[in-house]
Amino acid sequence: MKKRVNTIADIAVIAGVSKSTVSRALNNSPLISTDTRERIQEIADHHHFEAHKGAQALSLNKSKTLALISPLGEDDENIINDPFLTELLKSVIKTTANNGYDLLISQPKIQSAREILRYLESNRTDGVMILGCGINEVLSGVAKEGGVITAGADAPANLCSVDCDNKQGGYLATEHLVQQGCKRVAFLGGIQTGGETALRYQGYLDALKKNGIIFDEQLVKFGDYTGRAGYQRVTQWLSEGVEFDGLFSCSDLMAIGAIEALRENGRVAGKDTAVVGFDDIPMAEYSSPPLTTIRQDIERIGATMVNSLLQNLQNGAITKTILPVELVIRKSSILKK
Amino acid sequence: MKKRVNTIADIAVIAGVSKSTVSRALNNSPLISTDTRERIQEIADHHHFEAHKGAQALSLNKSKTLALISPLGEDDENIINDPFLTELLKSVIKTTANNGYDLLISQPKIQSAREILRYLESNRTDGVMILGCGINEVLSGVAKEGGVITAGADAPANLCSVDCDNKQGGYLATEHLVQQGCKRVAFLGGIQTGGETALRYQGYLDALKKNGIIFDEQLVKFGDYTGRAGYQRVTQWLSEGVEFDGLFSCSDLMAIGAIEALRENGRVAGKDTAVVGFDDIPMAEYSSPPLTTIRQDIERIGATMVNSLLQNLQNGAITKTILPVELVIRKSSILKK
DNA sequence: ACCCTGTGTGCAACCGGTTGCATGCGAGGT
DNA sequence: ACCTCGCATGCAACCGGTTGCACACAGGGT
Repeated sequence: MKKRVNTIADIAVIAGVSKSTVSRALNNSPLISTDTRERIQEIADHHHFEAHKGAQALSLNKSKTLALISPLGEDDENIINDPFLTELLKSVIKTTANNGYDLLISQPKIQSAREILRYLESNRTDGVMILGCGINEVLSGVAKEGGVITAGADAPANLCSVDCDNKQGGYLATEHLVQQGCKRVAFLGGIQTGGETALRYQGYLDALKKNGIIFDEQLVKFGDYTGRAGYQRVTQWLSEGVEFDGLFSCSDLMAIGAIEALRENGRVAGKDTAVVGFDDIPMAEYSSPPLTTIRQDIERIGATMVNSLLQNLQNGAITKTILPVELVIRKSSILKK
Repeated sequence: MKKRVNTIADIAVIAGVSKSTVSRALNNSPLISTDTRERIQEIADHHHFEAHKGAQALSLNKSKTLALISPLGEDDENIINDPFLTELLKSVIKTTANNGYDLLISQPKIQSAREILRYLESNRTDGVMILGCGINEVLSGVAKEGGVITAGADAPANLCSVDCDNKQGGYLATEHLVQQGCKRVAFLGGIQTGGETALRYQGYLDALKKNGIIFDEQLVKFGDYTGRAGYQRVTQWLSEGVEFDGLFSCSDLMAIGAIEALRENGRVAGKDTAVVGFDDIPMAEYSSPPLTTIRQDIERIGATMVNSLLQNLQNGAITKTILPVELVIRKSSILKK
């Protein structure tokens, strides 16, 4: 009914002022008198006026949009495991919106520098957040030019980055298992090339060493963070006849899959085998048995990503954040003799 | 190093032609001779040229972007349960990208018509996809003006919509439980006001009736699709002394939480209590015990949403799609006498 | 030689905002 | 009465694409 009012020019006519005045009024410029400003804002409001974002982007050379890129692995599987991704996304969306930005999301098959640059060079987005592992030299080159990229794991020096303390997580999990009385602790990693897994593995090794437990490479396998992978790897171990009484899994999802595999082979997590996961996804508390895990503060990771990126856009600051992790003990890691 | 080439005007100079020619060449206009076109494309490619999206949006009055809106409930909880959301997202992202569109995502606290219109009226996006329940008369008004909105559940007549066959799902799940020998089948719904839950409940009632089982309203509770909700509701039932030997849960996550609650009370799903979930999230197969569930083809739902919306943008067509569901039988729903 | 047609390119306006600079106007100082 | 200054507003250029229309030029038909 009031389709007529689409541009600031329309409002200018109604208010009997010029385009510039309307523009300034809507942007709360102090140049405009309070009277005029309020009158114009009221008119705009009344007509449900919304500024054309494309025009603004063109004029300001800013899109007020950030992109989140989370690559897909083999089989179109999420490399970042599902519930972790939703939690993170929730927090990223919220923080982004609170800062007046929109969020674009993309899941390229492989993340190439080109893919990422496209968003920036087309002024499609002001900044890009990259999740997951695929960060390589190409990307570090990218960052040098744009200076506007944030990453998740093992980032090149010239990129902002946020991550939890993976090494400490691996250490805490493993030490806890040893303290429960485990003599042979298996390590189930995520994507082998990923930085997180490498760090957690390091923590695992440290804890073994410190507690005088000898390392056995038979006890190390890698998956892709999914429940299926956990199930399959444990099934393999069991069919190979590999002995273990403790398991540290690099994701809760894999841990849950692992527990099911144990069960099918007549073993019980939280009784004859102690299991610790990683992430503390919401379901960890309600799985059977409730899962001991390393908690990451996912919300804080998301918020920090956005904030660091916005800072970087403002002043070029490069921030590297490592957030603490916490061991959450539930029933899955108990050994009953 | 080659920051010089940012606009089509720059390319025009290099190629010794006019802006218009460059624009047409890059858009594969047949007006341009093959020679010129290829030469220009090569130059653009070589300089990593990317067109300014804001300028294009302004000029074409099209943003080539779709928005996905998934509201948050109480406690900032995802109303659509986590793994379901990631699966859907994956498919939506993919289909959107395949059609040359970008995807914007947003999680408003409550979805109001205003919130949604903002995206459209600012030309921020060409279309909006709405997930979840909050679709009311306001939105149907919205659609009348814009004609560009797709929804998930109980949509007004003037909106495109996609959903699985919820009623049939409820029916299949309940009938299966009855066939397993259950005499008292509990119903654990999702958000009570949501259309999906109402339909699944209808299917539940139909199946009871058809099989001559009397309905007991004590056996009906509602949650918010999360594992926590499943756990709490079942704990309530048990502490209230309500008897049941079968449970149909409107999400897999709630089912998993429910199973854990049973276990803590000395009962075993897949033995003394039969449990059926809904969704068939990836983890259903690897939980303990593996979960019998109603499978939705999530990927297809996502793809259909995008395609219907794009159709609608092209020709205003209003499509209503209901996709089939399938009962997937695993161990959780077996009753051993 | 003349016109006609079609092909390939350029000109300039336009999309809807933002902003540097100019201008008009009233109040205050001498 | 005149000059100055500052506040509120308008003018017009600009951001970087797209596109209707005009035009130049070559080749073919009479």
